[in-house]
Amino acid sequence: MLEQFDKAFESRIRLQIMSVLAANESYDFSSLKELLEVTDGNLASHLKALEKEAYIAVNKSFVGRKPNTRYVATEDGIEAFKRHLKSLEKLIKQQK
Amino acid sequence: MLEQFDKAFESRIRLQIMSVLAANESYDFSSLKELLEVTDGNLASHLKALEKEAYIAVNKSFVGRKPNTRYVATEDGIEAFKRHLKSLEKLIKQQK
DNA sequence: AAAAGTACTTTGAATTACAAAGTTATAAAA
DNA sequence: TTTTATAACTTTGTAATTCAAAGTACTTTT
Repeated sequence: MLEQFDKAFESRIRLQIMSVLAANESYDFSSLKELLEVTDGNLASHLKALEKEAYIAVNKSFVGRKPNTRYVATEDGIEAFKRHLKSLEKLIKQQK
Repeated sequence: MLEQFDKAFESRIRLQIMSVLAANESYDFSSLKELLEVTDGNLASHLKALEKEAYIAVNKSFVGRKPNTRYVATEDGIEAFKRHLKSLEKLIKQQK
């Protein structure tokens, strides 16, 4: 029982953020906010936590003249996320 | 993205406790403590959290003359746990 | 009688989560 | 041109969570 769960993903919101970024390769702040139904402050802090681990990176630009902040998962992030899911999968399989 | 993750399982330790109890139908305090490598105080509090949700139940008895506290997952607990794992599985499958 | 084991509870500190409000910068509307 | 709106935060403050460490009660072994 020495699964290596990643503390950074022990949160529904961060788990979902990574899930979205692993599947979409880039997603912007507003869309993420709508998708996850969280306040902007809350989302920002979870994003920052993942950024601190270097699991995601930020890309700021302008679309038209509006600021647009896009997030992408880093390679490290994808790897860590997959490792975490593997652990979860293993735990799930033990149930069957 | 309206997965219904269960807050009670958003913790590596509680996730593992439920995993053990779903697979073993009963497990005692000391063995659980060794398996999960946690302090007894910490384990007790996680167990209590699961008990509060009625996801596990306690069974105190004596083995020889030694007190033996066994934990079992309740039906509700198993159900909630399975639901949670389904959500996780769904999230994992989205990745593939 | 002293030491050790079981299963806790209590205490306290540190971290985390979250909502709400405030901030900065640009942009569209009146 | 003053107001209003939007994006993406940051700050503030509170509440909840986590955990180790110490303490407790009871029993058993030495």
